Amino acid sequence: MRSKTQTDGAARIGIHKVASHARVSIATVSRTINHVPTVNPVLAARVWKSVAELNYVPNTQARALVSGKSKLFGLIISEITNPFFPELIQEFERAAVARGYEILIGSTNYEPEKMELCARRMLERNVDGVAIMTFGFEESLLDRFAGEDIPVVFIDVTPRHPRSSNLQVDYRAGIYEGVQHLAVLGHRKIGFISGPLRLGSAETRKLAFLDCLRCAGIKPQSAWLVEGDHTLDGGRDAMQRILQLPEWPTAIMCSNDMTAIGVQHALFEADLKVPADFSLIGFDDIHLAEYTIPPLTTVRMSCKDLAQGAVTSLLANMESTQSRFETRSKINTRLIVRQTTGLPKMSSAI
Amino acid sequence: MRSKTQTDGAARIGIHKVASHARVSIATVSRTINHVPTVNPVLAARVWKSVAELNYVPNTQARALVSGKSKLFGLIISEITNPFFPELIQEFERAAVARGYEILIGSTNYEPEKMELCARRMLERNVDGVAIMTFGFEESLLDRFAGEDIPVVFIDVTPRHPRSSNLQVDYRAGIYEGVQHLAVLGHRKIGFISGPLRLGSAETRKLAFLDCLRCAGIKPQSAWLVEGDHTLDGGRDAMQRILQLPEWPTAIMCSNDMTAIGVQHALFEADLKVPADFSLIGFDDIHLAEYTIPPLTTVRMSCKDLAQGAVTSLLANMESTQSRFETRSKINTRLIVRQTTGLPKMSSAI
DNA sequence: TCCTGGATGGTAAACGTTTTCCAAACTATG
DNA sequence: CATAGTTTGGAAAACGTTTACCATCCAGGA
Repeated sequence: MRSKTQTDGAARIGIHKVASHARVSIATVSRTINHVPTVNPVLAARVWKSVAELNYVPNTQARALVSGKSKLFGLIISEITNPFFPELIQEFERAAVARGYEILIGSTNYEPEKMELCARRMLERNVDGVAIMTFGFEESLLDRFAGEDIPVVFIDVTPRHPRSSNLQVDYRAGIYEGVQHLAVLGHRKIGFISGPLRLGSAETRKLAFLDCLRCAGIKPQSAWLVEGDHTLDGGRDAMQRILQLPEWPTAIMCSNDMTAIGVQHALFEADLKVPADFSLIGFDDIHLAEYTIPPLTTVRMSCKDLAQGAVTSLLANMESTQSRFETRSKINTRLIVRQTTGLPKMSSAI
Repeated sequence: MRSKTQTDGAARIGIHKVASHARVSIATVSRTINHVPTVNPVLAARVWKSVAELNYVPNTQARALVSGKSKLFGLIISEITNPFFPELIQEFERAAVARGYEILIGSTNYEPEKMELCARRMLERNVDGVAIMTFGFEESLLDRFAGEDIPVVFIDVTPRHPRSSNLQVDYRAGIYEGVQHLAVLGHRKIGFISGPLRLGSAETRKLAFLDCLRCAGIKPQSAWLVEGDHTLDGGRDAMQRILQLPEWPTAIMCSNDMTAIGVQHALFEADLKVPADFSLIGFDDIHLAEYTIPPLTTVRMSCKDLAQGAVTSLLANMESTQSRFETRSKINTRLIVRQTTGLPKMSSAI
């Protein structure tokens, strides 16, 4: 109970005060601000006037408590420090806020225990849905949400759970364009720096690359397939490892743009030039890709489509009373040619 | 009211069920999970066991409603797309979550109306405190929060409001080091690309630069003081404007790193070399600064200090019963020399 | 043995909404 | 003019907690 008369300066005003100020009942105020059509326009006007005068702001927690809907979406990402995710967050937030939802962000930093913590945080706050945009997959996590009947949306993975949907990214199309582009330029020795392979999507990208290579009639060299971790440092380290190999590829494709930027840096340190010594292709097309030196040729994956797709399927899954499976939508990718690709270096050309 | 028996698979279990499962009263459960010391250890053990078995998760909204504390901090930033802010968010989140707080992010994108919207969102969610890390200042915003007696923390600006504190960044120290560094190399013609000047902090940085220039005995040239907007595009455009000038500076300082990366790009497009043709210094020292080509010399401002300082003073301000003013703390800056600075170009040297 | 007091558990009110159900008032029809 | 039907407003319950207050129980002192 609150002590005495609550001497705090501005005790938060509630629907109650608005009602008495507008000389109507509490119910009328509630109906007015929720736009129930049957309210008498005269009373409604009085209510809105009082709302404005008293600077009334509805208390979302009380609302959530009674309605059972928190109007909150969880957004779980890998790493907020990778510019791809802020771009994704921005679009996700835009889509969510437009529909009256707030968003709760959790970054896993690729650590399973942080993932668990994120899930718990979201459960406590009673999120109405969760978008797992981490390009990886934690079975345990999913169970928690499924147990509470909370809609979940994933990228790539197709879990067999109620109220979950997934966004299918067509990695192959963009990667195929990239490989073709390199092949046309004359490259036959193409390396690939993947993301952390325990991430399902990273594996998928690598497999798509391998497949595209085969389509182009190129035999993949396992030494040129190195695992990175989708960070700047990881890209740099991976490239340094490649540079220690007895034979070098003439072109490198990367699992994301941050990796590619790391590669550019490793090449800079080794006094090698892009695209003269190495051609380079990234993935994601973050805004920064246009600003690297030289500007990065990369495969664009629209994070706007991703974000909007996620919000849309979350919403759809909430509305449907019955638990349904697999609301799939496809996300396209395509090559954006800039200046990190060119003819292969003579000494290494076929 | 809920319909009939709520046929939803797993109706959220509450403290009530835990109580009956552990054969104690709900009060005992509440006290146990809130670690009230007077609970009989035997009962406490039973409670914890039930909590684990039933997978009970407390409902934060109900908690918030009765306690009046939402355990939620608002974090208002300019633009999530600028990598400085994700780094800040990461630190802020870390500090907040460690203390049991959740964070609500709002980006203003420099638009006043979005600022207003953010404030309203935070008010609705009943945040316990707001960190305005937007390096700008909106009087109206502040009033809203002050009216509800919500603690606020700012950067730089020193508003005269109850329950607000501010973090004072010592821009001058780092900028001074930067100017000295350039002066020692022989630069006398130094330009500055500022942030949007209606942002208080951007103005402050520019003033600090001007002051440092004077200390180094250099007369500022107003043509070389151009306004950017703290984005990549803004930096590029600003540099392009400078390149159209009849006389060029030999070095450029930027109000943030994104601007500097934009400048590098403009220079690349104009086939000018850094640092051969222009020396360049950024500000912030985002992680990416180490990875530009060539790596960017920049002034480091610790966003960890910033974030932790913000959380700490928010917390301090909440605990103090009386409204108090000005919990100041100082944030240091210092120059990190990398490879974008060198001797001035001969033709322009003094 | 009885009473007092300290510990500890239980009951119920309160937080600020939404929403169901009912009552009242008005409209239209016979 | 009366009655049925249709709006529209109001009272009260419910959401899941915390916590003030009260009841109970046990130990120790008189």
